[in-house]
Amino acid sequence: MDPGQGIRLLLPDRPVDRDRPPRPGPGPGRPRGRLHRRRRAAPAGPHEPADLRRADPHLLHLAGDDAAAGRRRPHRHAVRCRPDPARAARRGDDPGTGVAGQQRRGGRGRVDRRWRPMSEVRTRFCPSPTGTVHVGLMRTALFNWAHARHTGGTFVFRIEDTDASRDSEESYRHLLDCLRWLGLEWDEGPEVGGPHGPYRQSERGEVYADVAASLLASGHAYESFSTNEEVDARRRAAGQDPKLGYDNHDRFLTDAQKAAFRAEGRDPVLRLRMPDEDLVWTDLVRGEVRFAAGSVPDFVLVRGNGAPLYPFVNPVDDALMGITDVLRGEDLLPSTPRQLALYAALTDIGVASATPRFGHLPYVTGEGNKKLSKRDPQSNLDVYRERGFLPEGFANYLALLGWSIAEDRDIFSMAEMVEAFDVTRVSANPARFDLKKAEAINATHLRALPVEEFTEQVTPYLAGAGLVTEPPTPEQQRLLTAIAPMAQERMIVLSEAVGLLRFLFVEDVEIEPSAAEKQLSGADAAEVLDAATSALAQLEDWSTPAIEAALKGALVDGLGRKPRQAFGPVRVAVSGRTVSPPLYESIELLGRERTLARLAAARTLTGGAAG
RNA sequence: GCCCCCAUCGUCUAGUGGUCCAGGACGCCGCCCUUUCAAGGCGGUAGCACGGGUUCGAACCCCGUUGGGGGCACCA
Repeated sequence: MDPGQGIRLLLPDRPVDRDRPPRPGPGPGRPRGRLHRRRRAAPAGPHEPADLRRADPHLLHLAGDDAAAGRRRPHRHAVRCRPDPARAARRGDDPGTGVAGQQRRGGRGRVDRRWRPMSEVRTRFCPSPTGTVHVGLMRTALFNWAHARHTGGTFVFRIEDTDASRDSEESYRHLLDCLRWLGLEWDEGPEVGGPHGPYRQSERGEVYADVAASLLASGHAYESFSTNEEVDARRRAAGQDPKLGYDNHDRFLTDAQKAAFRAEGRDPVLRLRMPDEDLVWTDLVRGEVRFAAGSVPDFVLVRGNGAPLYPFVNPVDDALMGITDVLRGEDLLPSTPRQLALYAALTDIGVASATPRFGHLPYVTGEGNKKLSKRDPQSNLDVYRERGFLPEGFANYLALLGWSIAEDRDIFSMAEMVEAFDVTRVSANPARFDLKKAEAINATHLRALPVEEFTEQVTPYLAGAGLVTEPPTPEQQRLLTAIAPMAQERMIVLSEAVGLLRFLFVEDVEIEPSAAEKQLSGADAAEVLDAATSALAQLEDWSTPAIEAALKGALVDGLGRKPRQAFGPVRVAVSGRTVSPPLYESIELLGRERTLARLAAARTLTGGAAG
């Protein structure tokens, strides 16, 4: 491959005009973000030369200034993001790298981490296809997607499949399927393509080799021959904790020394030379985060055998794909200083045009406060899918894990989320995955569905249980249509339809033992069933009101039973369960024949004498 | 051990110096409605981790303590 190819890819082929919406218009599935309006409303600023795209120092915005100037949130949209060299110089920062100067003032302070529109936003989601799909991973995808959609930007999907031993084609397919299920369509990535492909790291080998070579040639990276044992020994000898890791020992090896190591048969790893300044950035969700100079050792970019490593490959791809906003899990926060340093080097050699903004999303935890383990069945998206969570309901709940749409509201659609989503308002607190709340949110979405849609969604579950054919017969469809509204408001997930509606679609119902125990065991039950039988047997008009009148007349008035005692046994006889859709309607739909047969069948299970 | 992150009801959160003896939701409890179960309606329970500062005034700003979590590979 032409060594320059990867580098050329990142230069936009059309001029960037900041005063124009980044996209021609709201295409299908691309809700019009607030940004469009915001841009139109913003006061016209001095026109910026197109070559600003080459390096936008404020992509990584450093702390404090606007807050200090007393600006309030409502003015966010009006803030223009022009580089101000004088200000940067005063501050002593190197704005392109995120490396702070020595003279930074003050303590931590409350940092301004407002998100500013500048160049077109590009977010990415870059999982590795190993095993099950974790709900926390999907939350990350959701936030990246929402941020891109809200700002009218681009959502890139990249697969990090560099570990052949753990990755599988099946997991890869499954990942795509899960994203699509949740409704997170990507603009660039596998199966849809895009100008920065390929989007699977396993297909990008030459790119990494080229970048590594030029990092080495430019002196940002160097060959390191130390073994772990040698590093360890040196740390101990110096009276230090070996856990400190690599000691930057090989930074200045002479050619003769390198040759000697090679003669021993050693293959060097490639390490990045870390800068001597503090590494600091303004996190989109946490504000300023700082790592002291010297606290992060020179890290390995490429293994001795030539295999590039994640901390290298990931930023390289982000740079080449023009990613502007990196939203990822908190677990990656400690590796951000390394990425900052790498980005500075990549910018210097022309591979990157700027350092992206970072936002570290809080953990999703399980029981206790530990991060939800991949081994925990609760973390597996599939179980929610299979139980029949609605994509919108589940996404709604996921969004609540760290974000809220408004003070007094927590039910919303994806479109509403896109409209309102603001990364800088994501909470930094870890969030416990609460199944009960997820169910409650889902139930609300389920009830809000138009009945026809509800019926459509429930059908595959009934078909899966063998209760209806797919598509349903006209008779099945008639029953379904009639019962749907009554089923809809007593379910929280779609799969519950099977248990709730089975009685309607089978000839003979199987009575649940616990239900029989509760309602059919007493002698009273026989009396109730007998009375119900004779009342219904002679009923002329088989309709809900007539059935209600007949049963009330026979059981409540006739036998003097409380409604609760009167209808319990009938319900169990008819539906097999103590919980069912409304009784009279169910009986009407069931028809006279099946109803009487079931009353008779239940009659044989009661303790009373045959009457 | 070193580094980093986090701290408001049981849980998720609102809150960005006065409008907060802290608002919403889930859960839980009670009542109403009622043919079961739900749904719906009404009401209740419960929280600013602690200590210092700054300020006329602090859930909110600063420092510290404590507690919780995470990261420290030639894994991703």
